[in-house]
Amino acid sequence: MTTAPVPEGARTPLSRARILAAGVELADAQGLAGLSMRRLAAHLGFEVMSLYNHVASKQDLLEGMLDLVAAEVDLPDPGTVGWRDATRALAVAQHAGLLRHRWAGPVSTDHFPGPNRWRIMETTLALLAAGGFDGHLRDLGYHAITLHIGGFTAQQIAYETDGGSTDTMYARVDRELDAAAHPLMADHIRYHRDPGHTPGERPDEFRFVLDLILDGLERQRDLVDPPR
Amino acid sequence: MTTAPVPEGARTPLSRARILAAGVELADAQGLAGLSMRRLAAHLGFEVMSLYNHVASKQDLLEGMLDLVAAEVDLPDPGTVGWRDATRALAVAQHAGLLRHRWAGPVSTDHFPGPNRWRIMETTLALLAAGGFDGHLRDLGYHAITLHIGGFTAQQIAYETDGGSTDTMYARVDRELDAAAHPLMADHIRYHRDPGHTPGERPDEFRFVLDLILDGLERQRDLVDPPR
DNA sequence: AGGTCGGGCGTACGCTGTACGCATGACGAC
DNA sequence: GTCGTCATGCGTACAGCGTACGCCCGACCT
Repeated sequence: MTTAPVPEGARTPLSRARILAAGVELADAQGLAGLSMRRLAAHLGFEVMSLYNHVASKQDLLEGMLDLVAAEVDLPDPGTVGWRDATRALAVAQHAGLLRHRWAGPVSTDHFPGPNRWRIMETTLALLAAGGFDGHLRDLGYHAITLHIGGFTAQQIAYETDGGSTDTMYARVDRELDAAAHPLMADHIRYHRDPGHTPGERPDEFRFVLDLILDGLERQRDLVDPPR
Repeated sequence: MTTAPVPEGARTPLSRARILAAGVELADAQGLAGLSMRRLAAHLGFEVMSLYNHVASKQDLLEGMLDLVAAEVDLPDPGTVGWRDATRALAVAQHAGLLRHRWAGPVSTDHFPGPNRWRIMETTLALLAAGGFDGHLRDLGYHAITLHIGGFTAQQIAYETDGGSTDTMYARVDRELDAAAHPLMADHIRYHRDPGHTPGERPDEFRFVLDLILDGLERQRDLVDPPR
């Protein structure tokens, strides 16, 4: 068993896992725009091209990072709770993950899923199946739910950051939105500004719309296939 | 009235409007990645830096393009139809616009709205108000509807193009998705592949989920404020 | 005729992703 | 031991990006 003679300034060697983790860390901290291959390499204490021994391309890097994030999402124990509670829990877990890693939403829409994401999708469908949803309605329900998760979170994040800080976003609203011509919109934005609804602290609203969707789906299901 | 002596190879002069229109055209044809300031300038027969006399930055360009797209959306005549039909029509018009200009969805989530987009938002809220939605529920309904429009369309587009063509997307699914471990997902994708549901040709599905949302909202409204 | 101004453009800078090829060191075969 | 193989780290280089800066020229006003 020959151990490598560690040179001074020893660095733990590169590996795909280490690179992906560092990528997530960097993107969390600096945003997606702050994640360049060079910066990532520097962050790890290596040179750019060394990364390419473990990662095929930046696209590959992002896909890997995305699946790492997907791995953080707890899957509900099947059977211990009803399909509705389980679906809600899974949705809330994904919502939280997207808020923890704000870059993930936009990236996920145009990158291919990895194993962990497939697993989440399959679980969502399985829960719907357990809830008695079949065929077309299951497909529709799947879309409605996943769209709500991704879309709600995206909107929530968009309201907070306009490429800059919250301040610049609201400052622009004050400057540019003609409140006289758009009274309802001005009011709606007031609702967003309300400290009682500061960003990230309204799982209630996320859940409210989710329940709205689940209610609608159940009603459709019972319409096609009346209970009892 | 001195008319400019037109030199040979006369070009119609640059203007913000012309640049924005060309930008939309180029992005429609080549995708967002194909739209660079250099390419846009070349497309117009000018040099890059000339664009900056009419456009402050690429961000400004994109915001302008976005509002041009928003201007294409027909606003419903208030009062001629009920709030529900009007809301549905407005949503469908936006959906169509996002499909016509596939780059617009992603861009709109992180660029500031211009006048035409404000107008659409205000109209949406006004329709909800006409439908008897107030306060919190109006805010929630607004989100549910706009999220459906943006999210549904984004998902629809994502299924069609994975940075490449539809073929490569489905080819990767065939290669990478473990159909045995994920039977429901494989089935769901079969549903997407079904020629009866080829992309862009299922306003039905879009409308179905939209109605699901509108139903849910009306029910909530009547719960708070029973009719008659 | 002179002054001012705005649009077009040439150059240049710092940044990006990544192709290519070289250097080094670990390891198995002989 | 010594050699061949192979993986990993890295230096250089290239094409492309957004855009700051400053020059030039023609149109217009006085």
